[in-house]
Amino acid sequence: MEYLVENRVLVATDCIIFGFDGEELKLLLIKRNFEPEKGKWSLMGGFLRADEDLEVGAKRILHELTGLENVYMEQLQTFGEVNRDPAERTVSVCFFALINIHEHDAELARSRNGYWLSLKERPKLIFDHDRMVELALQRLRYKAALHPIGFELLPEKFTIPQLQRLYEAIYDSPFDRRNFSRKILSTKLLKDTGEKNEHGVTKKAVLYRLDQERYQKQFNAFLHFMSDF
Amino acid sequence: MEYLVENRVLVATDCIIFGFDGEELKLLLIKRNFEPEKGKWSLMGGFLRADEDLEVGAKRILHELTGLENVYMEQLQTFGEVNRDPAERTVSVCFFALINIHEHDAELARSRNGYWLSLKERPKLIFDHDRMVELALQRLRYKAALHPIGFELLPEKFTIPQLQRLYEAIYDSPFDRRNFSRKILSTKLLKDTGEKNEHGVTKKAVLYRLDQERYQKQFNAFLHFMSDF
DNA sequence: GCCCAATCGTGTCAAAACAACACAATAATT
DNA sequence: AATTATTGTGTTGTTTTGACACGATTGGGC
Repeated sequence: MEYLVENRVLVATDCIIFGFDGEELKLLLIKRNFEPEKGKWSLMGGFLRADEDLEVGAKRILHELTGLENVYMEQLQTFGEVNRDPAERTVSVCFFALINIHEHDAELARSRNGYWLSLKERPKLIFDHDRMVELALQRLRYKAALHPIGFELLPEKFTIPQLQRLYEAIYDSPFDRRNFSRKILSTKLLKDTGEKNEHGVTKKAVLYRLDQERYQKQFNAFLHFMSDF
Repeated sequence: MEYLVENRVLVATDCIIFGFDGEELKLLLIKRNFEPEKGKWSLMGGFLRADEDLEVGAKRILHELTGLENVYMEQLQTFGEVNRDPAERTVSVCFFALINIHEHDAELARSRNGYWLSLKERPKLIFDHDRMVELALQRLRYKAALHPIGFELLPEKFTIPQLQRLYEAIYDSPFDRRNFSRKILSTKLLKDTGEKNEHGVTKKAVLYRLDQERYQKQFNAFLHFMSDF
């Protein structure tokens, strides 16, 4: 059987790719050297193929720009206003990704005209991509407050002060160093590697790594946040 | 200009419609008297029209079954596995809605073969609709813990014990009556109507209504939940 | 070699939030 | 009038939070 509907539309995927350079949040954006909107900035995107699951398509598109696989990626929302793309009606399913900025294939990204730009000082993007970024940031803030998601943006070994700088970048507000440390350590998600950060210019901070076992277990344990309502 | 892609697909919308009868959570489901999967149970759905924004389409589909407008509705997620619909590739953008079960047009729903079924004891649904419901429940639990969203499922005037029964249904676990009441009242979101619930068979509970002004203000104030991370 | 400045790690303490629990008030039923 | 089910409010000890202080470590300048 077949549906008797002629309203088929293009389905695209756009990726909001977050990175952290130790100082601020960054976005991997495209300086378009192709139409439409050539010369302007946009998110990395592409069309869904006929034989491709949605998530597979999104991962393909991320891989085409970064060379990465096994990245933290989450569906954000679908944007489907009639005129969001002036060329032709296109429904865009957005994903956001958190990557370790030092692990991606920088040459590949550059060959696709990808650049890491500051989230706070990013240029205006095409179509409704600004709204997508806004929503992704909101979701990141939401999620990072309840789930141990921030680690995806850091290298394998990291210090608590580094983690704090990341959270301060995410929420754009300062935290008390002592309370932050206490709260993080109380989750028992970190394992002391015994090493210290050799890049430190003063007292060297202890390097931790994620306790993968606890991480997997606790990730969806958010319901503990509300025994009574 | 036009895109040179021939991979256009059908875009559908499916609605997960929650209701609360005072005892348990209900879903408004369709007993299909049309193909495909005639005779089986499914969510309410439909195809997106060419001239229709995504949200507009979802609201139209909800309206076709319930007669309601201005309903609490939120985009859930988009499902796009290649073979999720055996008839033809269809990408489904899911929405979930919270409605006051006593306000919808019951005759209209019945004429479309819509029935309110217990969430916990619902039948198996077609395609990937079970996964959609699972995800919607998870999202509802998530959201209701942080935002004052439960009121959407109750009548305009309601008692605190009613509200508690709702939350117990959502989280499928009992709460302490005294702590619950204290916590709800501390939000200052409820206004005492001065009336009492005349249906009570013993001591009659006080009827409250939402303080709309505070409700609008506080709805997105969740960031207060984490001054320090 | 010693002091200085910057950063890191841990500790204290009062206030607020939470969880467990007790008791009195109300209304229909007997 | 006693009984039973339910509602409203209060108490108390424990845990968590937020604000803040101090000592330890490291590299660089003198």
